[in-house]
Amino acid sequence: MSTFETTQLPEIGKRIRNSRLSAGLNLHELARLSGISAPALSLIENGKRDLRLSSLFRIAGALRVEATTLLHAQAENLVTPDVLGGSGYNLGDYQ
Amino acid sequence: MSTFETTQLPEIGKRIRNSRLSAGLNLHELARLSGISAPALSLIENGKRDLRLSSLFRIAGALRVEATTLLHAQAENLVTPDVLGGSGYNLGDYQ
DNA sequence: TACAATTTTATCTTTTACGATAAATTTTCT
DNA sequence: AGAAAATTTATCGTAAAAGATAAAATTGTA
Repeated sequence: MSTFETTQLPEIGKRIRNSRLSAGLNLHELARLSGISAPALSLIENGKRDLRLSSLFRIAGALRVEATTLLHAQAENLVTPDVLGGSGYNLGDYQ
Repeated sequence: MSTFETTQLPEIGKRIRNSRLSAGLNLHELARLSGISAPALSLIENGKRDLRLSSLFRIAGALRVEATTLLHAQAENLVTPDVLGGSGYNLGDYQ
């Protein structure tokens, strides 16, 4: 089995989860912001689902982080939602 | 239409193409190294096809570059095949 | 311990990436 | 220009991502 599905995908999933939690969002809220369903996000965060590059960018955009920061370990959570004023999120972005 | 499909995908495609060309590989050879068919690679390089994260990593691995360097503009082609001795590639990696 | 909120898992459907093959087009080289 | 090589495009079949929904499991809280 490739190291991608056994190692990299789970690691990427953890970074997405960390970013989401530090943004103070639950799966349902990230789903609305990214346009990706909560069940799909759950699978992705747990490294159980491969994802399209477009999905990675939509998730990164919703979390306001660079897509590349979700791919490799480095300084994460540079900005917390509180610093942005209010929640900083408009949950009406999608639908 | 999202900036991803109109801008980012084509840019990523160009970086893949640049990396492939500077590695001295044609589509058929990259196809064998990455396990992704030449027609699919053609679509990807021309920004006409979204791709899975696993595919990005397979392409990056075949080209011996970091996946993140294919996502954003930065120093590319740090190593040329010639420096690696011979072509540096074993085209029998896949099939 | 009950209740609520969140997350996970399952099932089904739709969409789409990808392989294989072949044909058409473009590029390269003699 | 003509031939060969490389790339692009098209078609078809398969596999897998993703949506929707509901149910199960987990976590958090009164």
